[in-house]
Amino acid sequence: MTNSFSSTTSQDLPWLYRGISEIFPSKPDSDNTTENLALLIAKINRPLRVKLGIDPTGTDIHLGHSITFRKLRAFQDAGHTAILIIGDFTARIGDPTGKSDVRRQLSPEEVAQNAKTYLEQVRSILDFDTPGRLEVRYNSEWLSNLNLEKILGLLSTMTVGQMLAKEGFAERYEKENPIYLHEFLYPLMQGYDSVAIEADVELGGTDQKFNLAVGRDLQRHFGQTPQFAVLMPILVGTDGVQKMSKSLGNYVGLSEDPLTMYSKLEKIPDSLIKDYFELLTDLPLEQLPENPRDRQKLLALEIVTQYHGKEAAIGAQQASLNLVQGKTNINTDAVPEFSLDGIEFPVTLSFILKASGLCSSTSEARRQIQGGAVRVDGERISEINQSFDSPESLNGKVLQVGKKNFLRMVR
RNA sequence: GGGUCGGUGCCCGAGUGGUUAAUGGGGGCGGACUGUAAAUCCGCUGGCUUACGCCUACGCUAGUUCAAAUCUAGCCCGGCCCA
Repeated sequence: MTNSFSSTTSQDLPWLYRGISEIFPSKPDSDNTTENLALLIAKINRPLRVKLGIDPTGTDIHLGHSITFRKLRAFQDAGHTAILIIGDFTARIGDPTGKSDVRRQLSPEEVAQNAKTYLEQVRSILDFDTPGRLEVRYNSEWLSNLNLEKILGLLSTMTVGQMLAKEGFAERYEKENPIYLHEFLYPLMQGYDSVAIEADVELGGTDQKFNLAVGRDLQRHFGQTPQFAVLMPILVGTDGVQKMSKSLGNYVGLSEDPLTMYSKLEKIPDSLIKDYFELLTDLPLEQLPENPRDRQKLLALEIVTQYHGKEAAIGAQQASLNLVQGKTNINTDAVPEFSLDGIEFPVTLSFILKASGLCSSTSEARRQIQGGAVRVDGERISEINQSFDSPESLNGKVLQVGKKNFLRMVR
């Protein structure tokens, strides 16, 4: 085709190029559809098969994961087929990417349960309804049937040197940490997924580059046209430093209640907010508010709206405002509730704090009280042995620890 | 398989028989301040249905001792070197 055609493609496909980190192979001037994704999209007369794999290793999906899901949705909206691969088999080995330790191996039951909750959570991002836009596949379908002969075939496509070049392995090897042989199999299995479903494109975080590249190698090995890899940036967590992850506690989970979500998002560090808008919303980046505080609020409102709807988002915003200002008349539904039903009265405040999950132990609860962190309906409690005689005295009141943890006690 | 070094609380890392939940740093949480941010300062950072009391802790187990994270033996796990 002509050069003019391919040089305009990046403007023609804003849905593809927004917020991405890298596409490879990438030769924007090439007229070969195997090395120019924009051209392939323009010329092909069938839906592309766009792969995204997730390993159901935990239970919560957070905004960091949502980035690739959102890109997958963009492909769906452009008419392509999303192939969502649930790594029920690979989850049991554990992706060594970015890990400094071996992963614990999960039982089949855990994996099945996690997979179920994952699907529920991505329901709000992906198009589950339009026919032909989504395939959900479990990789045990093909991986559990590989015999040793086939496994040897996969293994023989890569050298130890190539494996050790992978960042996670290189680092661990450097630090003299253990690397187990079964971990070497992980990239090959993920790559084989691409072969099994005949992927045209695979999405992943930048940390997945190696694994996606292995997929290309294996597809070529099996006589298929190698997939394109679309890499998305890794989202920095709410601490503004490390990547968002549940274990670091700097995450915003998709299934969190509106108020919790809002409270976390409205304090995103200034340095991060632009990335958050780019990666997590569709808002035009040129039109963001000047005032940093307004930007934070808009971001929080927008994202909560995506997952809980406009009304809940506005409610969360209002509730957050009230709580911070110490107002006692909180009438929104946005504050999570805690039932006093199972509590025997009289009861100490520290016990309620533990029972409600606001504190992880009664000892911690006592410390928090001593540290002045605990409020009931905005009023600070500093008496360690504060206790309550009946549920009536607490019903409807808001219990708060610190600035961002609160819930309403109900009978 | 052999040799050697090592396994301490969320992480790193002191500590080598006896005031002790175990120096210090990081991280986390809380308070003040602020833009509910950042920076800074201060406090907390095993658990216990209710605490000048009890329990659990330094890879595991069994010992020595009035007394062990610290000594002994066996075991488990990891790194490196050799095979």
